[in-house]
Amino acid sequence: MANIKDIAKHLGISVSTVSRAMNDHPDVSEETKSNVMQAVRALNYRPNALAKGLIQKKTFTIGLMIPDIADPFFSELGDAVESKLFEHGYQVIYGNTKRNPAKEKQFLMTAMERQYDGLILTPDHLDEEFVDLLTNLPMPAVFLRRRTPPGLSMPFIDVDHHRAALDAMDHLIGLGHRHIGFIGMPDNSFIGNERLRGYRERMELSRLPCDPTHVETGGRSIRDGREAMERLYARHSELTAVFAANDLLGIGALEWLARRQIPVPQRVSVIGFDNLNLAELHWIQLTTMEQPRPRMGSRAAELLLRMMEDKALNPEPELFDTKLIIRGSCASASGNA
Amino acid sequence: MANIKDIAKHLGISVSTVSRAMNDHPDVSEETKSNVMQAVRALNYRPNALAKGLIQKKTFTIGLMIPDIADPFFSELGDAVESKLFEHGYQVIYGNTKRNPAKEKQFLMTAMERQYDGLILTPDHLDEEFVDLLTNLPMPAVFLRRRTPPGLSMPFIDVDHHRAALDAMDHLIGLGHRHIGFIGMPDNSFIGNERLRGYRERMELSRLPCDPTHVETGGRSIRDGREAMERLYARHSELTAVFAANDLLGIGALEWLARRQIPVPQRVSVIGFDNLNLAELHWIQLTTMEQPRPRMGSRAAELLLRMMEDKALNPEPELFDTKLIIRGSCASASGNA
DNA sequence: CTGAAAGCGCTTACAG
DNA sequence: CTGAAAGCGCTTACAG
Repeated sequence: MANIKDIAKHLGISVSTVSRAMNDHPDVSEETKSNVMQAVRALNYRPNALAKGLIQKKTFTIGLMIPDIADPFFSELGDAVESKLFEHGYQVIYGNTKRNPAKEKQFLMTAMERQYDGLILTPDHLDEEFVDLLTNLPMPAVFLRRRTPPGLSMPFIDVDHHRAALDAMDHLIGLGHRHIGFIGMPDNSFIGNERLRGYRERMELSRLPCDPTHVETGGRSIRDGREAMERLYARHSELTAVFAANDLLGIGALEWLARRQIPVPQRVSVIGFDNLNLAELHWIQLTTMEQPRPRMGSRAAELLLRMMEDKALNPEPELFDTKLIIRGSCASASGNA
Repeated sequence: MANIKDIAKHLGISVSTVSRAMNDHPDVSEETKSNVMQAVRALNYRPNALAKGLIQKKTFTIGLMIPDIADPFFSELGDAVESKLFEHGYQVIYGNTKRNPAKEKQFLMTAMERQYDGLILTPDHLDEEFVDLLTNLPMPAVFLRRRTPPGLSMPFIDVDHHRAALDAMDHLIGLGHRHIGFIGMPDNSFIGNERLRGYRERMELSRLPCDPTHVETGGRSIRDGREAMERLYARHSELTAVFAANDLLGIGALEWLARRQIPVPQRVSVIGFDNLNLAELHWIQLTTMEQPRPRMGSRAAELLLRMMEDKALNPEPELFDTKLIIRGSCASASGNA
């Protein structure tokens, strides 16, 4: 491809002038500028971003580490991040980690080597090595839908999962349910544990049974939800409600109940968490706790933008409110056994 | 961050030696290598990929242009591309175009400026300007789930949409259906039109009615499918089957039918296209034409890998076979009016 | 086995 | 308004 020298030679001027014209520098004559533009078209010239980045120490690139790009929750969050950043001229590089610790670390290394200007992180494995890498991070970063690990100081954007779980449980208990099961995420998930903590607290407060046999954890997918529901029901057929720690698990629970012809919500109510688009499908109509994904993604991008502008800045973490979305999957427990 | 000079100074050796040690060059002593490794750890040194790329003319970066990262069809395709390329040391940069013509072009410009080593493309707008950009592309490219526009010579990976539509129609007609509607994509979609062409050909071959009132096009989403089904049914309540050009449209059709309590498949059969994971949900059980996404994505990556190795290579396009997946949404038309 | 030097393609003070 | 020169952080012949 043509380079800046070719343009300079073509026009018989210096590369400095070409460079200034390309960047629309104020003190280069209009005539020169238009000559340069013409030559650029003629020679199909595109400035080399590597050279530019090397010297300017700015790549207009930000890394977005995401557990799973195919998970609708994260692809929507990513969309929000990307469109905000795009407005400001940044390109976002998705790091689709698949929740693989090695990939998470590798993404960080790559980000450093490729001189990204900033990072938005949703890691799943905050082990020592990972935190170590973060300690020496040369660019600003913000955690999204995750909390900042102890010892680090970057801001985070999240919802209060515990508070939201309390709200979900209040809804169920307010409906008169006494026998409530919990379907949760893997035990190492902070988020899953916060939601579980909310479940336990409310159950205990109301002196309702919530021993470990009422809890099934370990998954995130529809299939996991199906299997968890099956096990839960085998142990406790007296259950009239289930709190699923995310919508996918909730949908799986609904699926198992439907297969078994156990009527929802008449016999069993199900509440989810996330408010995926899927949750409003006609057959699903899942009552759930909505997390404001667009606002969260866009806010994380804003914080990062500010931090890149002023490296000394260290914004406060922010917790967003969740919202109960009532659909058809929960009903009053009164009609039940 | 520390650079190569810092390491050299720290050890009292030259940058050339450091460079060679970093790249595990055969003729540098083991002792020097281990010294360098130590210094690298001590100073937290990471080589600058911009400088490296600038000089080596290789960035180990490939661009993947995708219409919508949140569309499960494409996120799975992307996964396959990414994991194949990752094995070979490449990072993939997602270009989430949202089917926006400006974004598609911009992604191409970015790819050129940032010196990507190759491109995998799923564009939606093949206008003149776009084709022009492609003509002067300095790196190899392959089209995925798209055909190469006339005048260009890069290979493509796709399925034979027309052939697959024929197969889908054969299934419906074989089941005894005579009144079949079509729910399709926007009129400018090549893929949508190929599928529509298959529908028409088979209908005409069997002398079945397929005038424009039997066809509703213009969308891709569940919601579009719902609305199309409504319009189709309003005009032709005698329909006993519908061919939806993708699963999302098919699911929308199913949703509308369910809301109206029109039994599927007893009263109306629905066939889709894609075989999304969603299609096997208990309530949906959509019969559909499967496209082998993992194989297609991985094959596109393979072709690109080869083309990057040997720039003179120009592999042949490849068409993959689709497969009919029979679930519960289609039944024999015999019981119908 | 190691080092000095040139160069990748840009930008940016500095001088005029 | 324009140009010559230095430099960003690397790699790679070339010479020893």
